[in-house]
Amino acid sequence: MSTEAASRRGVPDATVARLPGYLRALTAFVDRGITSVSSEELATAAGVSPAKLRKDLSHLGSYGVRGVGYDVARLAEEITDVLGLARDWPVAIVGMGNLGRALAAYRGFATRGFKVVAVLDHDARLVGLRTAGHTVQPMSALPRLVADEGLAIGVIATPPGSAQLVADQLVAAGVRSILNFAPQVLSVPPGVDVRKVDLATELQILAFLAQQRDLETGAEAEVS
Amino acid sequence: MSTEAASRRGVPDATVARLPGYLRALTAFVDRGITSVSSEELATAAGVSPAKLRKDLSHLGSYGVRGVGYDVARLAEEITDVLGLARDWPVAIVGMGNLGRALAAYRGFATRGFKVVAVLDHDARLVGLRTAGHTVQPMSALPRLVADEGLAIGVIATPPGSAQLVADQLVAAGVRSILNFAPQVLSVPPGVDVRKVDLATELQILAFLAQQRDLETGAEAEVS
DNA sequence: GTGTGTGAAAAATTTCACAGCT
DNA sequence: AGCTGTGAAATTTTTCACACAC
Repeated sequence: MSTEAASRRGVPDATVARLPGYLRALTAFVDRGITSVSSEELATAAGVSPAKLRKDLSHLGSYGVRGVGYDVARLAEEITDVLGLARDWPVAIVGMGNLGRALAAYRGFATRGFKVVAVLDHDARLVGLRTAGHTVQPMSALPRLVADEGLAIGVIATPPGSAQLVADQLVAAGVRSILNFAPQVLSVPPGVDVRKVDLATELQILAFLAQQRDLETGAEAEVS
Repeated sequence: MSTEAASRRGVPDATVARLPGYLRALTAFVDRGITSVSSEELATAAGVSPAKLRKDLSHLGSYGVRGVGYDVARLAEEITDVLGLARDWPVAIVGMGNLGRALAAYRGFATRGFKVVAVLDHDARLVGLRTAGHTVQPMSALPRLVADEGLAIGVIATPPGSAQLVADQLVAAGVRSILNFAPQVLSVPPGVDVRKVDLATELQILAFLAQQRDLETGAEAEVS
């Protein structure tokens, strides 16, 4: 229980969203044998401004030393604590299409605080097959996974048409954190967190920015 | 050139980030044969508040009718225009690992304004293989793809160690929009847009929220 | 009557700039 | 002397509430 400041309410959402990036940068410093960094170095590595970094870290408490910088290992541990990554979170991936299989094979889970405890699919023809070290299980396995494995996070990698049903089944089984890769708005009861990853949305934002660049290049009537 | 208001500078970033969601919801309404929606209906379908939706749309101009609502087809067309999706954007996917192959096989591109014109890999042993209807090309093909196919957007699906090199090669070839799936901060010259999709970050944010829920449930000392 | 469009208020986030600790 | 931590200012985003067009 060394997390006094960390357990306080009131870390802004925008800050929380950046903490994983800081943690990744810190881990890279650890790997390179660097034990101390300034806010400027860490900010550069994480792709943010130094002022933003310092403000973000100030919400966790004071873990730097004025005139010196931050102890890499200590700050990494603190952020790990704040994010709740001191323990591993059991994850299940639902939907064994192309994306689901790619996610199941992804190596990055283990090193970052997550453990894939099961892969599932609604389609009976896929149940029993093996992918990336896992045997595909039916949706009916969910309650047992929650009870026995402590399953806490569900990843939805199904076609959009099945996403809501899968979300309902996850929630019914007791899962309260969902990462949704399907391009579909999910409705879930209060107390359940959903985050969305959407390829098409990101591409469309890039298209908007690209078009804006083109328009600006084409039209030279600007107030300096 | 019917986009007067649309071509104006000053659509807020937060609004741009939500436009793809509105477009998707509108497309779903079109498919269901619905020709008119209120801000409340559209907001619900897109997962935002009605006030936010109306404010967002007000930045594009007035495309609703007071007392009635929005013409689904007209609004969809307007957002399509604003986002620059009236034409197809040529996309290349770099990195034919699990994720790259899954992305190459993804059906959602075509229907949303994008066209995969090539898949590439740095590894000579993969070049020439066929995946999802494409022949894997070497990185040296980039300049020709930009010149001949109008390649505008690069998707990086490589391991983190190769991501910066790939980004450099994309930029050198003239690509100015990059979608990065590798957990690696990219440094690019001004005028190049990078957006990041990061599985681990999203999971870590979910972990934070889940832990916070657990802490709040455990500790009953609250000011109502 | 109904539901949009929008000023104004509120809230959240970012940036600034410097006091204060080492 | 150097770099963090932080109030205060600036900016962005969200929410409110109602005038106004149909």
